[in-house]
Amino acid sequence: MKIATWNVNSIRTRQQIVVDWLSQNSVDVLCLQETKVIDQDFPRLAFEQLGYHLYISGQKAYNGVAIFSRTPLTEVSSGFSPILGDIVAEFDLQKRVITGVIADIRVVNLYVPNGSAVGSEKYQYKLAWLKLLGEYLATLQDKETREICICGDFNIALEDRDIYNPKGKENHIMSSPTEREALREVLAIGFQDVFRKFNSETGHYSWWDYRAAGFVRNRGWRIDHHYLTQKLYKQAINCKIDLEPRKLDKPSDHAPVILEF
Amino acid sequence: MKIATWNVNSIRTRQQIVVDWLSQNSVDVLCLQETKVIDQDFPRLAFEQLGYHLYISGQKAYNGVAIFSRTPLTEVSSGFSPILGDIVAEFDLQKRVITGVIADIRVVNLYVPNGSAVGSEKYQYKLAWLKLLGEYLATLQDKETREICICGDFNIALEDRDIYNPKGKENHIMSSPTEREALREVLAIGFQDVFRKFNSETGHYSWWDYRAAGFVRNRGWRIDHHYLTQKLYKQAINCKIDLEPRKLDKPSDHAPVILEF
DNA sequence: GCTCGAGGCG
DNA sequence: CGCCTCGAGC
Repeated sequence: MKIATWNVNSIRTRQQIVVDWLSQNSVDVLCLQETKVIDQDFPRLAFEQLGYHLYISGQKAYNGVAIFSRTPLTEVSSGFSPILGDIVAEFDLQKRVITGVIADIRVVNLYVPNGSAVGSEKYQYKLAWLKLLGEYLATLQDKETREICICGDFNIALEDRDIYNPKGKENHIMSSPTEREALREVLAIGFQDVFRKFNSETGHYSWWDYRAAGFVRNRGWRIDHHYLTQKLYKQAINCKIDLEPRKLDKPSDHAPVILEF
Repeated sequence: MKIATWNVNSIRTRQQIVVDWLSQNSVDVLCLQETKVIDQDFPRLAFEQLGYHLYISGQKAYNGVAIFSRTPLTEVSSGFSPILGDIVAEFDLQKRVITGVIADIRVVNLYVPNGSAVGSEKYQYKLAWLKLLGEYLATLQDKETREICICGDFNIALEDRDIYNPKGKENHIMSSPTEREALREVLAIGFQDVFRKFNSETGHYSWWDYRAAGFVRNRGWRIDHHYLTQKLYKQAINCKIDLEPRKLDKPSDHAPVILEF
């Protein structure tokens, strides 16, 4: 089974690139972030014709997540409130969470807030959102005994080896100590970074800024992850970043990451 | 000799379409309208590599005219004021006129104001502009004895046979009596519509609205013209509208019109 | 419908 | 640098 995650930075703009990629990469599940489209305008047809079932949660202009699956998912929900209750409904105005069950594995697809700049209001929102994510995952673990795969764009590089040039990035968004610690706390309830099961080197990234020729100079960040519960982590046989679609004309700024188990 | 006119609705967006068309249609002169780009950003290289000399007069976002010529032009100028003097400089803020001489023929490339709606302020501007055009051409005829080819997007269908469904269009922009009369007055000083030398039928158009599937239903307007002085008119051997580029993906809303003499 | 800014976002 | 929205222009 292959589960991929890919921030596509607009599914309408990237439709052909994603169709072509799916045609050549037979993943069972594809988790998308930054679809940037309301549900009624999502370009479903091309993906359904490839044999995928689509589960989408979008909004206008920003954010938006989707799961494509070769077999139907069960127990699909989007946002925090189906799990945590209506008290957190405010956090669901931004479409950043969608989940479903396949082969008795719960897949949680996330688009973590970027946070803009350390100390900003958006940064505070990111930290609050991560705290809620922790409660969301803990609640899921209480409710269900299934293995869980959380994946998506975390907008956090947990370790210095996940950044092209970590020196002086202590106060940089996506690598500041406070947000790293906030994510570590989430993961501490039982999730492991499966990419690092197979690869401990630096120089492997999943996002490169469009500006300043980030990609050709490999000035990237590894911010797109799969975190797995213990049994699933043990079953994993591969996790790799596919650089090819990032080389195309008009690419997303992110590359897809593929987990295999 | 072939002289073509084409409103491209952004030369940057249409660059490849125009390059491909020029590669397959060996015109000597191509007059472009609505280039929509300042001179320093005009994509010169691709056209120069095809062997053309470029003469351009553009502005940001709107209007803009250009002449491409296989042999260098002489006596090139843009706007009304080089001919009519600085009193009319205000009318040259919009880049709608460029002219040059090839083979002892003066080619005048025009982008006549659209006029928006009959009676509007923009309609008054269109009428004032046409009056000035008449003075401009009369002055040219006084100064020079050359034959003249004026061509471009006139934003006027002079006769009912130039419109797909003329009934009820008496108060429509591009076919109202007042603007038609204004253009007739300009032409009365000695210009003839060369397309009508070869074709007197209706159903031949050069512009179709992007909306409401105008092209596939052939709901068009013939608003792109070549008007010639007498000797040149007699020498003309063909004038035709090339529908092919309008059929392509992401086309201009106008088709090119090719005069041969 | 399809262009072009301008301004927000990252 | 490349998304998005929005309004204007045609």
